[in-house]
Amino acid sequence: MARYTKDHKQATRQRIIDAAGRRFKKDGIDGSGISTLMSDAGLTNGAFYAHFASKEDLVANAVADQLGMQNASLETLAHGRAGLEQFVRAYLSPGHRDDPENGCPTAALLDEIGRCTDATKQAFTGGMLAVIDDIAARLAPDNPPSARAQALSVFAMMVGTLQLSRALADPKLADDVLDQGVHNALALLDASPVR
Amino acid sequence: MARYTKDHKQATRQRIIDAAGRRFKKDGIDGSGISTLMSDAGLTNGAFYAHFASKEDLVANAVADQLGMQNASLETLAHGRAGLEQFVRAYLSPGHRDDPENGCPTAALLDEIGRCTDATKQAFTGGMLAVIDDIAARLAPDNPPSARAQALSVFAMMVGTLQLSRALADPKLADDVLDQGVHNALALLDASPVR
DNA sequence: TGTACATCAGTGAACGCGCGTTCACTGATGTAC
DNA sequence: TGTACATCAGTGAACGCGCGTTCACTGATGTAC
Repeated sequence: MARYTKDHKQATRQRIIDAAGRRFKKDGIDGSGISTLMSDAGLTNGAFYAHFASKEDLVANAVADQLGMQNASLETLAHGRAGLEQFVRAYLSPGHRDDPENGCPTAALLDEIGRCTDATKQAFTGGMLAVIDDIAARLAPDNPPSARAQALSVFAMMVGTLQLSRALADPKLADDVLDQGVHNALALLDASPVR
Repeated sequence: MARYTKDHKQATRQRIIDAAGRRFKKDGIDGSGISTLMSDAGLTNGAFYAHFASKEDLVANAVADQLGMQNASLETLAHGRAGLEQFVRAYLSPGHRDDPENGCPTAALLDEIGRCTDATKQAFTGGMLAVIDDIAARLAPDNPPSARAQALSVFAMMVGTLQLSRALADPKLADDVLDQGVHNALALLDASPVR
């Protein structure tokens, strides 16, 4: 019999994963140390290895968790294309650009994920496919797989646009990039699927 | 009178900047230490601060240099739209995806640049505008500024697509993303400019 | 032409610090009787 | 009901290491005479 409530430890683990997801998006993966991550979760560094085998283990879990949450929030949008337009406009907004900590994990971490271990890339791939499938189902309700490649490409464009807007030092230019991104993303959504 | 040839030190500085650009693209900015960077350039760590005020100073210079080289290579392509299509196909190729060290600095470093100092963001902005202006001039030779926002958005899509392809653990899916990216990038180039 | 000198790019050891990771210990908890 | 005990999530100090940065020094160079 456990001395603590059955899911006490699991709840703590989830708290670490959530805090880490936010911290990674804010400071990058390489830029976030274990002590900081644990302190964010209200714990001390020593407890870390009772929950995870290594930092990379946490990274893979945090990436999967972040994408899972993004997917869950996608499902709360309006059905069909109206929901997609909502998504595009919120994604390519100054508010999202200026708050990476609470934003899309892909936009915040994509090039770092490309340099991570295969376990992390697999976590990313699985979560990404769920997001893409949601978009594809809205694009082609009768045959979602036919729209998967199109959905992936539109999402890639949104990610690149948000990152670009974050990296530009000229605020007007950064805003223009978002506006043009909304326009072109919506145009791509309306284009007929190919191949 | 200088004891060494007039531009000896400047040549060494350039060698460090070039080596750093490649190393950053391979291992990330946070993932590359001064000792490694100097060793790449055939020097020892101590010489670093005779050339740069800080690591961030080098980062800003390396980012500017990388974008300058990318811009120079853009200018070697065929004139007009034919050159653009060459660019898109080479950019969204498995060869480019699998060799970030020699590839596009934006795709390799964009989310990290978004977390850098303003000096680095300014270096990035300047270099990026030159690349965008080249693309815009090919899109609308009579009035390049009218195509600037469109060029920026197409480029953002290419960047996001390449990063995504690098982060996916499924090779077939990663290749599909590139193919779809080529298709959609070319379609966006042919769309008429907006706004 | 040959030797002594001034220059300065580059060396390599060292600084304090934070990294990822380990571990002996603490102390709050629920159990046993 | 009250006390002794076993459990184990979490603590916090320590490990070796590499980080960004500093600095006293070296030694190859071109200059001066």
